[in-house]
Amino acid sequence: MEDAARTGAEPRIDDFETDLRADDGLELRVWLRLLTCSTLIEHGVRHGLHRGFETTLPRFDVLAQLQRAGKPLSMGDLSRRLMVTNGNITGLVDRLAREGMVERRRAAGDRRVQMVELTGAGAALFLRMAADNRRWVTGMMDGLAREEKEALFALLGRLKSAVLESGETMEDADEDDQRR
Amino acid sequence: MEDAARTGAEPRIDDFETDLRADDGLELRVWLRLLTCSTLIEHGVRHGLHRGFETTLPRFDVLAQLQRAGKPLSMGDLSRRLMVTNGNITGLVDRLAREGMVERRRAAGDRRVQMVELTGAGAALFLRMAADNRRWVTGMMDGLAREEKEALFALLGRLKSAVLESGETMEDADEDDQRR
DNA sequence: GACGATTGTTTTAAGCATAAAATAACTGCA
DNA sequence: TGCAGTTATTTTATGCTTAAAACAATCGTC
Repeated sequence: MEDAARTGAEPRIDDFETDLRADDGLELRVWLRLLTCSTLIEHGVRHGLHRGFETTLPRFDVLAQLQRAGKPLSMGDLSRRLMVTNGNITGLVDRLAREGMVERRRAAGDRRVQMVELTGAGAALFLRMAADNRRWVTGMMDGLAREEKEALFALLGRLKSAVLESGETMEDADEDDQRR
Repeated sequence: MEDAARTGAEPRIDDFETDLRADDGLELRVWLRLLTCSTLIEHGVRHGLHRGFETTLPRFDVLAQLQRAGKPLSMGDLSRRLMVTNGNITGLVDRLAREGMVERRRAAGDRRVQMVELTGAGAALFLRMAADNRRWVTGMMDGLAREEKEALFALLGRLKSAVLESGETMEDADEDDQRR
């Protein structure tokens, strides 16, 4: 980390979860701690991809989705799966195509649709990155017992459902929202 | 969400956690689910800040840190607390200062240091945003029982410690890394 | 008191991300 | 058929973020 100290290029990662007072609400404390954990892990992965492969997490994510799907995906598919806007995907796929990792192709039936496909090089690169990624993430969770990870996985599943459900009811409320 | 469907401005949020196969490793599954949850909640908060206050989550985070500290903070303090680079803080504080939410001031003792202070307007705005934020986050977790939230909070604390510890040992390894 | 090392901040270049508007193609139906 | 509405993607403007380099002030030590 000497470089970071000298150049200021990398944020210092100390134990600075925004420490809330007890009266700040359990939900806010969960959210802030969740954000801290996800930021910390993301830093590790991003740093590894940068140093090891000169690439970025968003690009890795696109390749991962294509690999996992095992078939070409449309721009919209990628947008939904990565939970980012359509316009964002356009730029990411542009860069990946320029690097030769993916290929775009108009869909046969529907000329609006762009299908994105992994190239051989893209698939090969992804496998190497995925192996390292797995090591990094596993390493970061080494301090947790298997039961803890399982419990965490289950609770995060519950949280995910809760958030998704709340979103659905919020959308209904939006219908009557005069501000839009 | 009709606007989103029509304009493509907002990502669709369906249940598309990148569904891993069982052999993908418990750690990776925890990480991806963590990322999904944090992305979902972040979407909600960002959306609310945009619609209700014409502002952004990073700006809210800066105000939150200043409010929580209860005293002026230096650029470096903010950078460490938000876990982002120094350069990033420069831009955020620039915009907040232009909006009149914070003021910059050279530190007395050390002329390198910029102290950032909440203005009255900034503090007032933050209180309104914080109240809404709390409602949004609490609402998103409505589906969870109190015990679940407490368990989640505790496990995330364990995860945070684990990641921080692994980071320390990784840094030691870096010292011998010939690639740098 | 000079000077190398360190620390705090800003600048730069590139990429990521959103929201909103624009474009283009498809669908359904009168 | 024609055309209103929908869907898929891109474009535009703006802001966020990083990594790296540059700058500026301080510190330690001789």
